[in-house]
Order: sequence, then C-alpha cells, then structure tokens
Amino acid sequence: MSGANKFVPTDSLGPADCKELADVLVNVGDKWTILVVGALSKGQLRYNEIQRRVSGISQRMLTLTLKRLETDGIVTRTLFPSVPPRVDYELTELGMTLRGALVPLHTWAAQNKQVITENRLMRAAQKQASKIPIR
Amino acid sequence: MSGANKFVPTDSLGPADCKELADVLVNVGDKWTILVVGALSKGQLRYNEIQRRVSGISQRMLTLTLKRLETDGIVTRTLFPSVPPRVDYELTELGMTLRGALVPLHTWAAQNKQVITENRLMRAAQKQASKIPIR
DNA sequence: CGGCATCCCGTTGGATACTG
DNA sequence: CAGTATCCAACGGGATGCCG
Repeated sequence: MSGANKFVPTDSLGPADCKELADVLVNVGDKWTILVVGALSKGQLRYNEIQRRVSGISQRMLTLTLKRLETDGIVTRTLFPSVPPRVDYELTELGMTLRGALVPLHTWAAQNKQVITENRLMRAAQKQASKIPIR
Repeated sequence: MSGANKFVPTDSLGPADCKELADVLVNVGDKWTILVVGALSKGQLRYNEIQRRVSGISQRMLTLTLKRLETDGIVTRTLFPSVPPRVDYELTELGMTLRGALVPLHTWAAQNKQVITENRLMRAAQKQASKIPIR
C-alpha cells in the first residue's frame, strides 16, 4: 500500500491529543451542529430560516443546538423586541474559524462519500455471501 | 482573536452539501472513531494495543468501531493464524486522507478548547444568576 | 488473544401540545 | 414567530459471559 505516501504528519495526534479532539468533536462534530454551522456560514439567519434550511431538524433539536452553540461562543443570538418577535443568529469569529476548520472534512466527505457507500455495500454483500454454507 | 479574518469561503456549503457532510460525519465524526483513527495514525496496531491507547473504550465499542471502519475501507484487518491469534489493524490510504482532513479540526479544537470551556462556564453562571429572583 | 451475544439502563431525539 | 414542556420510542454503550 503505497510506501511513498508521507503526507501524514505521522507523529502528531497522541492519545492525549485524541481525547482533546474527541471531547470537542462530541459537541461540535455532532450532526445537527454541523448542519446549523453550515447554514449560518453565509450570514445571519432567523430561527425559522435555519429550520427551513436544515430540513429534518425538529424545533427541539434546533433550539438545543443553538443554545449550546451560543453558550460555547460560536453563534450570537439577537432578539428584536418587535411583534411578532424576531431572532437572528449569526456566527461569531470563533464560529467562522470553526467553519474554516470544517472545510477540509467537508471536502473529504464530498470526495469520498461514494467510495465509502460502495465499500459498505460491497462488504455487506461479501459478508452475506460468506454466511452461506458451502454445501 | 484577529478581526482580520476573511478566509472563510462564504458561499460554499449549501443545504445539500450539509446533508452530505452530516451523513459522513455521523459515521466518521463519532467519538470512538476519531480516537481509533488517531491511535492508528502512527502505524498498525494489535487489537489490545488499540484498546490500551484508547483508554476507556469497551471491547464492544472497539469491535463495532473497527468493523465499521473496515467495511468503510478506512482500516484493514490482518489476521495471523497463530496461537494465540494475532490481529493487526492499519489505516488504508483512504484512512490516511481522512486523518489528514481531521488535522485542521484537531488544531482548531486544541486552540479553542479552553476558550469554549471558559465560555461555557461563564454563560452557565450567567444563566443561573438570571434565574434568581430580583429581590 | 480477539472477538461475539446478551442483558440492561441512561441518553438522544422525534412528535405533540402549550405560551409569550 | 420563537420558543418551552412533556411524553415516549429508539439507540448507544457498559458489564458480563461464552467461544475459537
């Protein structure tokens, strides 16, 4: 398998580093979080606009996610005391840097989604085949 | 926190892209997955070695994670039919590229972990304070 | 040693209904 | 419109025990 591939920083990511990453990813790498941060990457949005863009998310999850992002300092919440009320959410600078860090992963996901899906289907088929008695 | 930060591609990441990302992240951005991929970044390891490095993981989770990574084509499993048996796991090239895509996120996590933790503590305190009746 | 199967419980998260 | 509150089903994930 390609001995000539040295683009991986080989040494970084010790066990301690991994836990650090995992700890943050547990909050930040969650499905809805990613979607919401992605939705907000183009500018501030109202509550309902976010929900419309991140199709499939429930109010519950949207609210919880936004609340966590807000307390983490990744988005800001702006309330306009009008009637009907209006609330805008926007990425902070920290949120912007997060989105920046997410881009390579997004690129990777986009590039390899099909490969992974194919792999999964293929091996699933193999697994089934191997279960069939030889007879 | 550098106000002069414009490196965000602003337009990318439409709703469809987000779902794509989320779909992959659901599998790949999971806590144990990250830890295991990180542990394997320095070369192949035996089952028990991985378990020792990723302290806290149960056999169940380690096995499930490795199986998924294997069917996704991110790690290879090599069985040495000796007694006692020996099994080595190693990142494939796809796995290496995944780890590469994870690095920026890792860097971000390392750089901002403290800030986020502080933010959380601070707002949690504020939230408590706001709940106390005025009197 | 390297798993797989089972039990079991805590958390996640959707659906629904109500409020300011 | 922008949430909050409650109920409940599904899933994640630890502990334990057995097998090749």
